[in-house]
Amino acid sequence: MAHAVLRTLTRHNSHRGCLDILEEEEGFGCDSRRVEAGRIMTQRLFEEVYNSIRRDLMRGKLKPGDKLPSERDLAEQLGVGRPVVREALRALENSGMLELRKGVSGGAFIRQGDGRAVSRTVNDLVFLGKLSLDQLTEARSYLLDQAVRLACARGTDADFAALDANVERMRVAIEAQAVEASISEIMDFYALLGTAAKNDVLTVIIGSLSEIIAQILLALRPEHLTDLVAMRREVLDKIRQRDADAASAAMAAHMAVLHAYVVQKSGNLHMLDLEPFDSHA
Amino acid sequence: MAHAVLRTLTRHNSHRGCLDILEEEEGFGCDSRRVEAGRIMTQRLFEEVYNSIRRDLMRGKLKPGDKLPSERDLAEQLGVGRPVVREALRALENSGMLELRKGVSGGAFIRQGDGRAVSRTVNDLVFLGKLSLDQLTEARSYLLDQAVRLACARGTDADFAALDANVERMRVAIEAQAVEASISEIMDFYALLGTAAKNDVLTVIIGSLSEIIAQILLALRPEHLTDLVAMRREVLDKIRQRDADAASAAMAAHMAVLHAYVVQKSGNLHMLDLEPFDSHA
DNA sequence: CAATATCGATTGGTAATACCATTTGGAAGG
DNA sequence: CCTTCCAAATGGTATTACCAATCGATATTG
Repeated sequence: MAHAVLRTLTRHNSHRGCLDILEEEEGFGCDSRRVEAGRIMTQRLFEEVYNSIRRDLMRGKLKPGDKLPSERDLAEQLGVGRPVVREALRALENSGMLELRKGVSGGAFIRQGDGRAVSRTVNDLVFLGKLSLDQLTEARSYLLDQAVRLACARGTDADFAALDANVERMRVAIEAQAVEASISEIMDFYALLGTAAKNDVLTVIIGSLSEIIAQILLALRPEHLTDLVAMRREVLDKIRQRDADAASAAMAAHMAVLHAYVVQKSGNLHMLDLEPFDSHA
Repeated sequence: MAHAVLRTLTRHNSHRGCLDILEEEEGFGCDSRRVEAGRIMTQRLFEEVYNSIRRDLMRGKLKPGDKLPSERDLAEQLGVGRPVVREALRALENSGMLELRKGVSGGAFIRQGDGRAVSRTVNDLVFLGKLSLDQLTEARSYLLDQAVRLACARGTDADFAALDANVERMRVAIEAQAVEASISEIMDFYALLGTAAKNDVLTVIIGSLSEIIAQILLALRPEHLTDLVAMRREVLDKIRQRDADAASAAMAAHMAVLHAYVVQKSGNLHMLDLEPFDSHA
């Protein structure tokens, strides 16, 4: 009983196999052609599978950690070919909703989505030239300003301690000339700021924009990151005092320096070589 | 003839310049089996194709409107199977970078990415429960506040005229009881606001968040939208006077009403049935 | 007996192939 | 010249086969 894990997964027969992942919604292209001329046929088969699983996810029928049947089983149950199932699963994986694992007791597992898919998409827009770096940094400044103010209002001591620790790690990494580690900590700072602000939406968006800055920094291999430590300590200090205006000003100063550096140094983004498709590692 | 490709049997990082679309640089020597215990075999074949095309896009080698070779040609040029090429193209389409068209003179065309992919991803996060509606509306309020202030500072008469026209269309649609049209205009308002603010990043983000609100509104089929017209006229009026604080306050009041309605009425999102996968129509 | 090594079954990953559906352009016919 | 229709090209789907990776169970060995 390999996948008893998955709930019900009812299949009703083999021929009309129109079936669904969990209940009967009138099935897919059982007979391959959309019934008569009703529909526009623009819907591709794998999209129906995609939407079906996605719908079940949204309705809570599938929870993070659950495992879907194997591709072969799904294909048989749905009455479609395995490539169709594959493409649907791939699209879902691409959206960060599924994780595909090989091997026995592998399969498609429901993920609890995080912001990485958003990051990648925003990333695409920037590097495809649809969004300019100027506007990105500007928007990022506004968002961080808001996050700082919220952190002043809502941050807890635990949040501040986490930020302290992060700044300290950053200092060590910078002193050790560990560029990758430094930038990693730099990014964590923003995430922790979002946490202190108690707004995950803000956190995700800030994370998406910051990741782009991080990639650029990584490609630039900057030397003088030391002043960042002082700046952040000042911001953190103001936040701890719950002085929103002062904290905002300090953060703005910080952003002015950082963004000016990034925008100036990375004249043309085409020079940068990045590694996309993080595979949700 | 499939495996006739040369094999640089790379050690782990030589798969850099492996390929160049359209420039006959055959095969990913990148053997799928990363040598020995080196671990981390994470990179799947189609991801290399994906990244390769993506890189060419970012470097400007491929411009919007360009057409890639057919799947069959690509498969042959790259020395991989057609399914691999397919999955890569699919992923790119999913990211909004490609458009696949059937028929002769069809193929894979480079798209100029827009914010829809971002919207869908954010959408997923919300409806999968990772992001709460409360936080979404809060973040949206902040962003719109910023947009309003920027519009006060940078908006042109043309921008304001467009906003005027939008409000008027919205009024007509609401009076005609055309719910879909009303909501469509409601959303356009935010996009136009972003345009007036002269920051595309802000526009994309606001659009993503607003689209979720729009979907909820669509599912709720609200009745009394009439007060929206008055509220927006007020906001617009303040913006035109370049009075940022007043415009911000008016917008905040507007958001308070709208968001309270949405949050209250849509107790559990699971009731809502939405249509995902817009297929970038 | 316990720790280790090996094998095999399951599952995703890739490949090759065939055929269908759709679209478009050009040829044939009016 | 216009219309109609067919055929080639292309994406979409299905089928099949095999490879690769993983993990559990069994066998082996200390």
